[in-house]
Amino acid sequence: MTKEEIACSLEQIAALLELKGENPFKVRAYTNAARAIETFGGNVPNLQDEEAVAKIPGIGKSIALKIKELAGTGSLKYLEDLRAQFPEAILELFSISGLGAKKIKALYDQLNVSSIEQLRQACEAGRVAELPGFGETTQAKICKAIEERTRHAGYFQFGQIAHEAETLRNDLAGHPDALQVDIAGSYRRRKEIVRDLDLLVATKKPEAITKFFVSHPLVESIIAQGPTKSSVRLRSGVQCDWRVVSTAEYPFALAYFTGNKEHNIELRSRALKQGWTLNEYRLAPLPPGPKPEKKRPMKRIPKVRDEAELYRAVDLDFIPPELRENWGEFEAAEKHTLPKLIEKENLRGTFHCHTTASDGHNSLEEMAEAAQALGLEYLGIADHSRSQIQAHGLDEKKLLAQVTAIRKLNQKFDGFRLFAGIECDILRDGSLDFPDELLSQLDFVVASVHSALGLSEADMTRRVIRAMENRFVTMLAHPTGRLLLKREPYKIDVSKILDAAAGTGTWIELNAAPKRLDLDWRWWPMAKQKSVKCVINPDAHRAERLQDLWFGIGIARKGWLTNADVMNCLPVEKIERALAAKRLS
DNA sequence: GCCGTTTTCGGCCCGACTGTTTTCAGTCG
Repeated sequence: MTKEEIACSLEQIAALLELKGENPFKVRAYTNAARAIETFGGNVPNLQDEEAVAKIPGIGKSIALKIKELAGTGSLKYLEDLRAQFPEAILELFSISGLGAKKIKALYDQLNVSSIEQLRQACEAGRVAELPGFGETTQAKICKAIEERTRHAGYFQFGQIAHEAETLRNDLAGHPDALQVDIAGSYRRRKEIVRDLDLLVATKKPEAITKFFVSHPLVESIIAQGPTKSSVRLRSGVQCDWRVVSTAEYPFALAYFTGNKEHNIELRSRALKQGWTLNEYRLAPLPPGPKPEKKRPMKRIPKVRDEAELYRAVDLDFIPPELRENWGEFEAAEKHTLPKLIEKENLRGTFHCHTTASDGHNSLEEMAEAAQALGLEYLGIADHSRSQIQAHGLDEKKLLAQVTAIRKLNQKFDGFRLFAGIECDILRDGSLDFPDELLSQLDFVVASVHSALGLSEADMTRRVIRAMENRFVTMLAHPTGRLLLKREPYKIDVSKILDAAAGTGTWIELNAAPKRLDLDWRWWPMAKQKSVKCVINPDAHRAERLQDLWFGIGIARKGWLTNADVMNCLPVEKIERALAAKRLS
């Protein structure tokens, strides 16, 4: 059982306990445990080791035992017993926006509604509106929410909504009443999957700017609207929450709506230790507690004009938004050991791009031009190899012709360089799609898995490691093969892959295409610890998609990476030497 | 059920909006 599946089981327990009307703090303990196991970055070698699992913050002895049972047997008696108390489909009702445990329980107890389909029928028959605590409006809202649910799955790749988000932000920032505007939330943290956008504005005229916001052309419908808080649905289907604050409140609100829940709880508790209470508006002295005899320390509250001053107030260095996941950033900020994260401007070039020679849409010249327009000093071309028939993979002859064309083009460039490479398929047994003799004539080789994705973890791991052991393989592309919201990663032991990368000197790609963002950010701190080098590649099939590098930078920052960790921060003369290094070994 | 530089008991983030109420419960983030 994967960590995700275990988290899902814990969430089901929480939902079912809530339906039963259990102690809400017990319910929350299961929800917290689910989040904890999902985002836990450390290496739990064995989820059946309950002592190690119980050391994860938010997981105690009781839940650790349940995780052990889940990991060992694939099921959990406690959960099965809970499930047996309710109809199978009742949990799907939680996915209807506006419905929580109390309403679901009322629907079930009084109307015997236990699935979305039954709920739809009950709404259409007007029976929902008759329930106490419900009404015509609630019934209509439920109908709409059922419709919405089928229309939008509710999750978006970062890249799917980035353009809309930036347009909205820019338009709002241009409004005369908007003093400050940011998109906070998971978007600002650069999560690969975003559920909603949290837009924050500082203003002296809340009404005017809110009116401007809700009537923006990108807004499809208004979900809720108040003086300081509104929610809308954008044309893309993403929900956008809108918060209005004053300039003085802005840094608090920005921090509050940026950090994930765990980060915010930790930040609050650090404020508490100073004798202050922190919310989305301000730092304030704690109100006198019920036990006045035990006095808390009470420090003077410093002036906070931006986020950096807020973190400084609680004795921390400024924590970049991408790191605010409560994933070790507090300890580092306390000890002044936060890394200086990579920035977009640090990238000097990139590899792994396609042209019309295989399945790309632009010529060599057009790709080179686009790279120069982005300010890059070099670009590596890596079209597909021969076994990628559907992608018009190159055969030996076509590849050599491309190499000649690249060498010729290079004579024309001034201060720019094309590198000749290939995206070479890793065949089922770990051998490569081209012989070493041919690979040796290229500047670099990107190795990747495109076929036989269903191998066992052991076979897939062995297969990829064998490919990395080839001295002509420069880098491993999209190491887990995931397609976000579409295809799970194939089974592979990433930790062993990283060991092999360190041992062979193979670079690991951070594929910047928004549908991939692979290798996932959660692995990069481990990669860094093992001295594995990262290379950020756009996997661009069109010239304009070179800009996907921006998404890759966000993920690299989330993975705590610096310039020194990322090979394509090297200038052209150094990258040439680095490309040659492995094949000389 | 989890957690502890006050603690092994007694807390557990809390404010905004909506709808159905007439002072508040439910939901959400």
